[in-house]
Amino acid sequence: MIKTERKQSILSSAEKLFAEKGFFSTSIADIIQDANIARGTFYIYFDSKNAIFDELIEDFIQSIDQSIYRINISDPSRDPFIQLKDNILRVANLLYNRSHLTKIILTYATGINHDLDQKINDFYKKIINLINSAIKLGIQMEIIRPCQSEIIALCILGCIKEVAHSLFTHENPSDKLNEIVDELINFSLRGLLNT
Amino acid sequence: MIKTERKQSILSSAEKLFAEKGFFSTSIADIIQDANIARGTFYIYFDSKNAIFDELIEDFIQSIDQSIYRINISDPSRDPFIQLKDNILRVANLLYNRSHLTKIILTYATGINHDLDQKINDFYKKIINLINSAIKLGIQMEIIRPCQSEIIALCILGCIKEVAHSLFTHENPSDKLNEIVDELINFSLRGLLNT
Amino acid sequence: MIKTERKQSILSSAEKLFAEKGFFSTSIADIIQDANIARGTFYIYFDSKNAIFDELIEDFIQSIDQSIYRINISDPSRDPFIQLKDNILRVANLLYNRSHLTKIILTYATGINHDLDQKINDFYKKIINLINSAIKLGIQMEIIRPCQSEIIALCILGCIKEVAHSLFTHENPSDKLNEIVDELINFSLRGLLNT
Amino acid sequence: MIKTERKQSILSSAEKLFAEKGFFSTSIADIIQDANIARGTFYIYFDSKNAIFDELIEDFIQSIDQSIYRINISDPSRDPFIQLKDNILRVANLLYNRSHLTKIILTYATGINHDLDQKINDFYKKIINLINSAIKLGIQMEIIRPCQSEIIALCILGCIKEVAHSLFTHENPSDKLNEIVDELINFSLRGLLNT
DNA sequence: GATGAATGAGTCTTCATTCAT
DNA sequence: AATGAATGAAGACTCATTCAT
Repeated sequence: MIKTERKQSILSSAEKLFAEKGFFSTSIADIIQDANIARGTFYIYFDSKNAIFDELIEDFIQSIDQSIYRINISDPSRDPFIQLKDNILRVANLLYNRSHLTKIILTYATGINHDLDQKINDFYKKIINLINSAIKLGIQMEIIRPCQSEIIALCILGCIKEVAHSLFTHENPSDKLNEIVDELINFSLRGLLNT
Repeated sequence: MIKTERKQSILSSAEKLFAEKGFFSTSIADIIQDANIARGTFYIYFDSKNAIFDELIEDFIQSIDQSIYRINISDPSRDPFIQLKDNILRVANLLYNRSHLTKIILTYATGINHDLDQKINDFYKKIINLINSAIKLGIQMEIIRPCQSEIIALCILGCIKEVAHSLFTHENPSDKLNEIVDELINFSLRGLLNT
Repeated sequence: MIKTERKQSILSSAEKLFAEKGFFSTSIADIIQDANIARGTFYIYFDSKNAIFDELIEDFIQSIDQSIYRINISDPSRDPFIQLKDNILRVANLLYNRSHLTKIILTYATGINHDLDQKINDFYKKIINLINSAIKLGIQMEIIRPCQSEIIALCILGCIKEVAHSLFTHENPSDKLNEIVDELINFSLRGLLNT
Repeated sequence: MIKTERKQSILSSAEKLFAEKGFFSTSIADIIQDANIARGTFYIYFDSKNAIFDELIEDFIQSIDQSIYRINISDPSRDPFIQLKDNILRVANLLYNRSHLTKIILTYATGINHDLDQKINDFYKKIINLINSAIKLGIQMEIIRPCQSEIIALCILGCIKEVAHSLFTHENPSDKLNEIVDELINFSLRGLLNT
C-alpha cells in the first residue's frame, strides 16, 4: 500500500470512529484496529491523537470554506439570490457527502486542543461575518428591512446547523436537499406570517 | 458546613469546570481542588463523575422544561404571541442566569452516558414538537403560511440555540434580552425581506 | 444499651459478616450497618478492623482450648477412650453452636495480621502436640500400634477440620453429632479394612 | 524476552506473592515490582488481578485432576491398592513441587470470585465422590467394613489436606514422600489400634 | 458516649506514546 | 516502513480512620 493510501485509510477509520463515539471515547486502539495497522504505524503518519483529529477538522472546514464563493452583485446577469442558493447548496452537498465529519463538527465540544477551538471559532466567525455583510448590503440596497444584522446572522447560522445536524447526521440522510434549502431560504426571507 | 451547602458547593465547582474544560478534560482532582474538599468527600455526595454530570444536566433541562408554559389559545384575553414571547423570555432569562450550564448543554457531546444522551434528545424532540404543533396550528388558523413545519421547527430551535450560545456563553453575556428576543421573533415571523 | 451489650452486638455482626464474606470483603460500613451504629461508635469499642477480628478469633480459640481437658490415665475408674470422646464431643458442640466462627477459622487465610497468624498456628500446634502425646502414650501402653505419630496427629486434626467444615459450615448443620463422632473415632482406631 | 516467557515470569511472581501474603494483601504494585515490569505490562498479559489468580488456580486444579487416574479393578494383574498409592504419590509429588500453589489452594478463602469458588468447590466435591465411590465399592467387595462412607470420605480428604499443608507448605518440604504416603494409607486402612 | 462528615493514602485500571527489532 | 511489546503518568474510586459537635 502506498503512503498516501495508507494515510487516507487511517484518516477514514478515525473519521468514522470520532463521529460514532466522540473524540475522547475513541482510543488509538480503536483506530488501529479499524485501519488494520500496528500501533507504531499510526505514529509514522500522525504525531498524536490530537494531530489526526486536527487534520480531519481543519481539512473539512477548509473544504467548506472553499465551497463558499463570494457573491458578486456588480454583474447584473447573475441574480444574487441564485448565487446565495448555489452557495448553500454546495455546502449542503458537502455536509451531506461527509456526514461523519458533519457530525463531528456539529457536536464539537471544546477542550481537546486550544488551537483547534480557535480555528473552529474563527471559521464560524468568518461565516457570521459573511452573512452579516450580506445582510448589511441588502439593507443598504433596501432589499432587506432594517434589523440588528448580528443577531440575524446568528439565527441563520443556527438554522443551517440545526437542520444539517438533524438531516445529515443520520445513517440515511435526507436527499431532498433542494426542497429543504428552498424552505430554509424562504423562511429566512419571508418568515412565517401569512401576508 | 451543612450537607446541602456542601453539595451545592461541589455542584457549583463542577458546573464551572465542565463549562470551561468539558466533561472529559475535567478530572475529579480539578473538582475537589476547586471545591476545596478531600477526594473521599466528593464520593460522599456523588457516586461518580458521571453521576454529578447527570444531576447537573437533568436538573437544568427540567428547569427549562418547567419554565415553558403551554400556550392557551382559547382565552381571547391572552394574545398567543405575547404568551410565546413570555415563554422565550423566561427561557432566555434562565439561560442567561445559568450561563455555565447553558454552555454545557449547547456543546454537549454524546457518549458520556447513554441514558443522558437519551434524555437530552428527548428534551430537544419535545421542544421541536412544541414548535411544530404551534406552527401547524398557525397554519390551520391561517395566521401562518403553509410550509414544511418540521424543517421550520428545526430552524427556530437552531436560531434559539445559536443566539443563546453566542450571547449567554461569554463571561459578560448581553443583557438586552428583550430587544434580542424581539429581533428573533420578528425574524421568524417576517423574515428578512423589505416588503 | 449498656456497654457490654453494645460491644456484643458489634462482635456479633462482625462475626456473621466475616463468616459470610471474609475479612477483606467485609467493610466497616457493612459492620456498622448491620449493628445499627454510627461509624465513630465502632471505634469507641474497637481500635481497628484488625482488632475486632483478632478479638473474635482469640476468644474462640480460647474457648476451644478450654473445652479440651487433659486426659487422666492414672484414674482407673475413667476410661481414657470415653474421656477422649467427651473431649471431641465438647469441641464438636462448640463448633456446632458457633458455626460462624467455625467457618472463619477453618477458612482462615494468612495475611491479615502476623500476630494472629502466629496465635492460630500455635493453637493448631498445641492440638497436634496433644494428639501426638496421646498417641505416643498409647504406643507405650501398647494400645496403639507403632507408627509415625506426628503424621498421624496431622491426619486426625485433618479429619476433624474437614468434617467440621463440611458439617458445621452450612446453614443447617447436621445435628447427629454423636453418630458422627463415633464414626470418626472408629475410623481412627480401626481404619477401613474389614478384618 | 518472548511473550510466553514474560507471562510465565509474571505468573511466577504472582504465585509466590499470593502464597506469601494472600490474594488481598498482594497488590499489583507488589507483583510488577517482583516481576520487574511496568504497570501497563501487567495488563497486556492479564485482564485484572482476579484474572491472574483465576488462571493460577484453575491451571493447578486441572493438573491435580489430570494426575489422578481412575482405578481399574477389572484387571487382576493390577493391584487396586497399588493403583491408589500411585495416585496419591502422583498428587503428592505435584503438591510437593508446586508448594506455593499448594499453600494457595489449601488456605483459599472464598470471596475473590464466585466462579472460582464454584470451581474449587466442584473440584473438592469430585474428589470426595471419587473416594466415596471407592469406599462403597470396597464395602460391596467386603474388603472394607460397613461405614458411613460420606463421613469417611471427608476424613480421608482432610488427612491429605492437613498432611499436605503441614509438609509441603514450608520452605523445605519433607522429601520422604513414600514413607509418608505409606503411613497415611496404613492409618486409613488399619487405624491406630494395636490388634 | 454517640455521631457522621471529612479525610487522604492506597488501589486498580487505562491508554497515549515510545522504541528496539 | 512496519511492528507490537513495553512504558508510566494519570485517572477514577474505596475505605479505614479521625475528630469536631
